[in-house]
Amino acid sequence: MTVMETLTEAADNGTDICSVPPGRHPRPDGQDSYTISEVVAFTGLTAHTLRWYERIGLMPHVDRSHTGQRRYCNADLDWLDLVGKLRLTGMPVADMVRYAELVRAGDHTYGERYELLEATRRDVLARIAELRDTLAVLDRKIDFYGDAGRALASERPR
Amino acid sequence: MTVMETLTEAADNGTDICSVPPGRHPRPDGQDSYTISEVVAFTGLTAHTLRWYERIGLMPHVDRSHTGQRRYCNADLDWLDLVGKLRLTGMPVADMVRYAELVRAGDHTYGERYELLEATRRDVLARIAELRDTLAVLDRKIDFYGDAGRALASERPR
DNA sequence: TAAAACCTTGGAGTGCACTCCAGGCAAGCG
DNA sequence: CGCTTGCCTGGAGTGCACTCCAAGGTTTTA
Repeated sequence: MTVMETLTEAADNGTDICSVPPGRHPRPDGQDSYTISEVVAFTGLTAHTLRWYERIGLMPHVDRSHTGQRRYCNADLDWLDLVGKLRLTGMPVADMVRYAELVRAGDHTYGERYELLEATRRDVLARIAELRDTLAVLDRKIDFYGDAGRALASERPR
Repeated sequence: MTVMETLTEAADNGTDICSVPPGRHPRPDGQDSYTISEVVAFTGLTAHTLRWYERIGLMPHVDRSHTGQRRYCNADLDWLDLVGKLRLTGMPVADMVRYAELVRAGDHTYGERYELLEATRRDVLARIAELRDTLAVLDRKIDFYGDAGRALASERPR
């Protein structure tokens, strides 16, 4: 059975294709070995990106089959989950690589990892606050267009 | 007095240089005409970026002095505020240009503007939710490194 | 067993959002 | 008056995060 068919089947069996965002982790198996295209299906990343992550040191060296094809394990998927989360905080890839290096380096880097995560946490809190601010602005504008939609706009571009 | 001096003075007079994020809007005057470098000081954008925004149609055509230098008005600054907010939602510049075009086009685009803002609002809400999710993950990891900091890590990169 | 689908590599290309440069005009201070 | 500082333009360059390509080996399905 091809990956294509596996995916199609999974989608068809579900009651609602959209119940899970397109191309995100169902991670179905009780197994611990996945081809790159399965990982693509679970993570929503492209195979290109997965190989690129490996090249730049954002992924540990992934296991290979006897013919050299990548075989990802569940721990790899967990790591990619974390990377995905960090990515959408806006953390630069270089910083994530830094973190990966710390993890690789061993237990004596606990302190540094803690610092890095704490700093990231602060960034996330700050970004949430910014977004809330923006939300308030949007709500005001939306009200304006919704309710008083007929009054003349006072926005800049003439 | 040069802009440099104005800025230095403003910073020196305040009790804490960091009380306002570096390079953000105090917008001091009761005036309505600012040079590009003043706008740089208020918005934190570079002059390059301000000119670029104009080139790509993200700014309306800004007034000019009799010698051709840009003179921004308060409405321009308001617009830049909005752009700044939209920018940090991750909205692509092209979409902001689209919105600017709608505003320029006149009142009959109210509906479209409303749609665009509503869609953006939904995006912002979704992004806040994502960030909260990420925050939870970070908190778990931070706890791990903070409290049980001595247990062996189970993270991927070996 | 043959075709179709999948995987491999290094390196080049893309799109976005700036960012900088050269060369020159303008304005204000001493 | 000259010097420093600021501003102008078009176009080229940068950095990031992918994204794609060519050329070939592997695995799965019919």
